[in-house]
Amino acid sequence: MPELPEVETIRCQLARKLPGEKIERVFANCPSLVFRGYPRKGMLAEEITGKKIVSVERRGKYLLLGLDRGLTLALHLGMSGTMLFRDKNAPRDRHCHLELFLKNFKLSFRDPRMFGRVALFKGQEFSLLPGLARLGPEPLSREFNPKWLAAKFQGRKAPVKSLLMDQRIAAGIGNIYSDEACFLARISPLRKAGRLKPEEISRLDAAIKKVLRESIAAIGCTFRDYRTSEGTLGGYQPRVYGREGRRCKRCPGTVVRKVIANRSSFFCPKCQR
DNA sequence: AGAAGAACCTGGTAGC
DNA sequence: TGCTACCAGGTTCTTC
Repeated sequence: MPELPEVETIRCQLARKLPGEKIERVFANCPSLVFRGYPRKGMLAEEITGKKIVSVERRGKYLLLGLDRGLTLALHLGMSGTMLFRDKNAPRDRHCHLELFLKNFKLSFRDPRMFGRVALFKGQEFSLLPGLARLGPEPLSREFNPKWLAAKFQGRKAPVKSLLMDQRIAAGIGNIYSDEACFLARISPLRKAGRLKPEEISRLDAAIKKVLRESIAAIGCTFRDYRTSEGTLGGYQPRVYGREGRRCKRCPGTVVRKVIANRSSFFCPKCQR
């Protein structure tokens, strides 16, 4: 369940090592992970072999490896994906679907649950890919502010939590950080988004930015499958996520779990209104 | 158009 | 011990 802070952590680690590296050899297995039609013609492996990596960017939960000749290799880690630096001779297990062999090491994309995706684009083509194309603003950018949220929430009857997880509204927020942000803002994730007062929207905006910045500083949140590219764990400790039945960290209430938008959600009914 | 829910996938675990 | 059932969740698709 890598969300924005986890993907950003991985991006930073990749950005330190990859630019300038040439892809000497590629192992690619698992066509179901490749977005249909990308690459349009030919095989992923042959298209990227011999190319040089020039940049490592992130957009929402997508990693974008810029290659020479205007190619972009987009990677989505899904729920259980990891990008690991490994020794070139390290064995490959059955969950490893893509390996880029570089000069002195290899980069392994492992994804046991196969929710991850890989796609190769030329130029601005990636703006065609649904999901990537319709991503909303980065929550840590200026574009993302109370005014934007208010516009997106206006008239909407869906729970705040659903809209926070909508990638068209906030790129990169998932199940964990939507709960964390609601907790910090003292807003129930069940509230109809369109009913939030301006002051509450401002609180939510500030809370989103705060939890994301905190988690990035802590190199992400460790939950089950997540590992950084160096193989280490994240240090972000959730305030409310996963704490069902335990004492609220802010008041005498007890954290409850409730399914919202088909996802486990955690909140304190006493101090989140 | 918006809201709700299912499907995709497999490792881990609870329960028997 | 070994089996079954279920859960986790990001995205896309379907239904209402």
